[in-house]
Amino acid sequence: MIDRDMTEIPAPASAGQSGRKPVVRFAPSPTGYLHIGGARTALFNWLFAKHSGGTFLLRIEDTDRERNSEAAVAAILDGLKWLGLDWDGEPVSQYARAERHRAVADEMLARGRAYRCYSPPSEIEAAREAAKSEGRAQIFESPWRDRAQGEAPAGVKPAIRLKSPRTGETVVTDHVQGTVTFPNKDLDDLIIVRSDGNPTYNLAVVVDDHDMGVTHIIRGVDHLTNAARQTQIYQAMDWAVPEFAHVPLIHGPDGAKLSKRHGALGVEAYRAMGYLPAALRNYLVRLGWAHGNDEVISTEQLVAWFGLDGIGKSPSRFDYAKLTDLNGHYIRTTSDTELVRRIEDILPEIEHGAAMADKLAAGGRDKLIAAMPGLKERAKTLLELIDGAQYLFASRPLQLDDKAKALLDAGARATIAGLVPRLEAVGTWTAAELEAAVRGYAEAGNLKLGKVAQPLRAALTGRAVSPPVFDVMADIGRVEAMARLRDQAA
RNA sequence: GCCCCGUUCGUCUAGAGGCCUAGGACGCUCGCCUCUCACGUGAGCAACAGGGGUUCGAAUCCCCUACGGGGCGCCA
Repeated sequence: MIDRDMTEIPAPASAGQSGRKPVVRFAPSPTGYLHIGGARTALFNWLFAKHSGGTFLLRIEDTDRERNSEAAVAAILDGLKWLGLDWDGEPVSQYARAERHRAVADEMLARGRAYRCYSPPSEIEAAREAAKSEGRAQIFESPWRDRAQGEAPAGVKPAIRLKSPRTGETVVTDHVQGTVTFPNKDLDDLIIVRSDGNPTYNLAVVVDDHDMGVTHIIRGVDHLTNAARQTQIYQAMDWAVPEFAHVPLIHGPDGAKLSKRHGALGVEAYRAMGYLPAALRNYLVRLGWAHGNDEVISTEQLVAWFGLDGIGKSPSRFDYAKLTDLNGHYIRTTSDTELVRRIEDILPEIEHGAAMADKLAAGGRDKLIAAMPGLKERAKTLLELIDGAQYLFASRPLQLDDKAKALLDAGARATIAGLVPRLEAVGTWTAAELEAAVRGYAEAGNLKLGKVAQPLRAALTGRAVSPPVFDVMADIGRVEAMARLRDQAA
């Protein structure tokens, strides 16, 4: 009878509707790095908070002591910082609040909304197996639910279970999933405190979210069923149920679930691949959220536009091609000095980064900045940017790649040889003067500009692709340019 | 097995009964621009999972099927 009534009591006025500023949180478990799905969840929470002038809190779900590591926590915080998702206050350790969680469990016991269960795990396992083989729902019905505590066997440490309603239904009103109804008969009495006295996840989450004043819970759909169980805990404590938004998951490129060995890289991996945080933010938010046909959306615009109603219900796949395209856009629109800073930031974590760092420190930094306008136009990642800049720092004699070698045949070398005197005669070593000189040479020899420019490019950069050759010459300077040309002349 | 959720171009999506001969973006193909590549730009290929309803009218509402995903822990 009590159970029935409980389901009919309208949910307490939702905290999110009380007019207070929203409070959201991102609550990762420290089992590894900040993976891409978690990053998007954090992004959604952050955007929601920024949009509404609310608060974005961080809580580390470290109640499982066997799966906890300080390194993992550090990696997650690092990832969030790099992504630009700043949180309010200090991160909360869930484990540190275990006393409070136990106190709440005790109160539920006192209220008759929880009970001690003495069934050993083996018994529970057997019951589940039986249910499975008989094709029934695998829920465990503890014999201790209605048994007098006096019957407790001596020497057995009990777990504490929620006395959840047996009839009726639990309704989760979700901003993304809509109204989802769970028959209570399908939800068993979940354990809220383990027999060793440690609170379990579902209890801890509810207590913490309540104590932290969380008004909106935005997380992955894999928590949808938990939302129902957690709702029952809120109701057992007569606490206001927060608003929910369960966002669909991100799958790998092949549609399979994103797992750690299957594309679910930590955000630091994307950093090392040369992606910009702004680009990753833009890409990630579009995975599941849309604002009409807008694609390239600045973070400011995102904050202004973001809302839970823009989130779709179906899962999406991670697509590097689109991320990379977006990244190229952000690279082109980022300032030259900022790009050089970004490059310096990732040098320590990439191959040959140390050598590059030495070159930059030895005066190469200014050269890099000067060449950046031509470089960033043709790079989609910082790695490509670094690769494209190699001609600035290469030492003579230049290593020629295959295409450059093919370009520098006998005729081409003769062309360069013929050009050398003209270039020596150039007054001021600027791209404009150089272009005039080369064009004059081409016209005099009745050659198409490309016939001269390509050999030049090959001799100057060792490659068939580079920024405009005249800029290249200006970038590396008169002495170095002439030396490289003489190396390949005739 | 049981409970939930989903399904629009290859991918991300717009679309909330007529505005849809279904739009945008990435990718791809073919051009233009051009000293290369890239940028930019023009054109093209390409989708409402299938079947039943409801309605004057359905990508949009309902039902069934198929497929996909999530959950079913003294994990989080």
